[in-house]
Amino acid sequence: MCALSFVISRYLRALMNLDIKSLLTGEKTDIQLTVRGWVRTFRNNQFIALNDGSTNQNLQVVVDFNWFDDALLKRITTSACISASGKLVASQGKGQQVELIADTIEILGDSDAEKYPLQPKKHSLEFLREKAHLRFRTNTFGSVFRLRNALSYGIHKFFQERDFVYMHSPIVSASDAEGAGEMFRVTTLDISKTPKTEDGNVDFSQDFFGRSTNLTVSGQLEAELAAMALGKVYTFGPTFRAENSNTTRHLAEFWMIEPEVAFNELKENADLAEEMLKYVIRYAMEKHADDIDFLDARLADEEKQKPLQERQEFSLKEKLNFVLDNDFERITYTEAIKILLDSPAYKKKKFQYDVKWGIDMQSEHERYLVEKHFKKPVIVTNYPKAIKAFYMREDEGCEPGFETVAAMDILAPGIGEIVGGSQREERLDRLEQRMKEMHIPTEEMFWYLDLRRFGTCKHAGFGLGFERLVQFVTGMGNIRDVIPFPRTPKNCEF
RNA sequence: UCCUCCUUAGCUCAGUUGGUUAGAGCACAUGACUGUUAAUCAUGGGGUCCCCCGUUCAAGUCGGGGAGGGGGAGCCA
Repeated sequence: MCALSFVISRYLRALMNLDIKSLLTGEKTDIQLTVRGWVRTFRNNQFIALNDGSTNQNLQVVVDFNWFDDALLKRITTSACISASGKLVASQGKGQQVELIADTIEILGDSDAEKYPLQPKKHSLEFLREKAHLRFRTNTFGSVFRLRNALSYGIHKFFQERDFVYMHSPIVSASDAEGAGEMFRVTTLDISKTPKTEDGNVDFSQDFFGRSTNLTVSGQLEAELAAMALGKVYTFGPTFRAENSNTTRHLAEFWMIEPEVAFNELKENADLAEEMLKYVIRYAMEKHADDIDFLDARLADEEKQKPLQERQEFSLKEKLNFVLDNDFERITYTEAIKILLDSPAYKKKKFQYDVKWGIDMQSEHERYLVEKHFKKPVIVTNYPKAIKAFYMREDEGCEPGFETVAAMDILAPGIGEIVGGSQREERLDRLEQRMKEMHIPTEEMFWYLDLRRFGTCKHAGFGLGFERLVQFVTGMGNIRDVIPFPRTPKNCEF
């Protein structure tokens, strides 16, 4: 008897575990089952639009109000969590293939309709940002976060299929020499009365780690160490920058993917980045075609509100397909500058900032190259040495005054820099000299230099800003809308 | 950090040259209806007009300061 009930309960659970996405295919009908989810709307005292997060499509649960207690029906409010059991049948109505004729409904979690802040209508993204704990329950954020997940998995899948080793780089870092930006201090000292050294500075020898520590701004240097033994590695973890950046493209806490490959040179590095981007975009689009469709329509709707000249040339889907179907444009920095100097925009003095060889290109320049000139992702390589990081490999045979390094940035339409990478300087003497020039303490970085002392080799890698990738794929304009709980200057709610 | 715009009901927004009791749609409540698709119809409740100071007989409206938010720039991924 016990065994029988066990088998029955297993069978029932198998039925119960069907999510709404799979039920809506219409492959299974005339079966008895239970669904659980959150009420989106309750129309006509008769039709519940039930959502369980598996898709933006709702399952229509049909209620015969003559059979149910009025008190129960009153509790079926927007965002209430319910369990509904009944028979899944072909729908009599037009809007959906199947519907569930409810025998029993259980309220799992009430939702006071008067107090619940979200309505079955379009809300502004700004408003939802202030309700970040509830915005998962909207179609837009449902789609965004399912796609974020698919992109995340797609990245692991891409690297794992190519036998890369996933490496966890440290979150707490003692190095403040990475030069990637302002850092958040990590300390257990009582900040209201910090211990002081004789010369009046904070005595970090009494701190938890016995030295000054910060949150990581990059896992790259550590990834290089691993790549020099494991060959192909990647990191994928949180990254922290204490810059006072208030833009649609910056977060104080974000996730970054940093592959590092021994023996790779600049071109192979660019190949890897392009292949990876195409792979993960394709994966996410195939996995969640319906979410892409939803966001595509959403964006098209939003574009309609804008004046003609401000509208995007491509829809979201057109943009993504275009990226998949075409090679990224590859140009050197020197060529990019030449294009800018020859451009009508430059000749008509449309640029706010001047263009000449040696400048760090401004947003307006990058946008011109990507959005006006090439109209697709562009890989710009071989930047001037003077504007790039110390660890980038100096190019051979440069004209004096025009020294470049083996750097590469991938610029994406609408987002700007999505990938930044380089071939690393593997020659000890060159690296030491460069660090001295840039006042980077070589003693503290002994471990990084040791790599060049003991079996050095050419290697290359890049950093991909994960949220910028999610922005690109979802078409979301503000980076705060592609991470569940954004951390930005003056904002650490939730 | 700089430039710029915004802040009026739970949400989205209107509010004229400063003038009586600040409006609409949606949401919510009550009722009607019952195969709806953000259901519909009727009725109703709901306001620190972001805050402070000032000008004025009179401020949602004008001036100054502040706070919060959006967009752009810089820095970057």
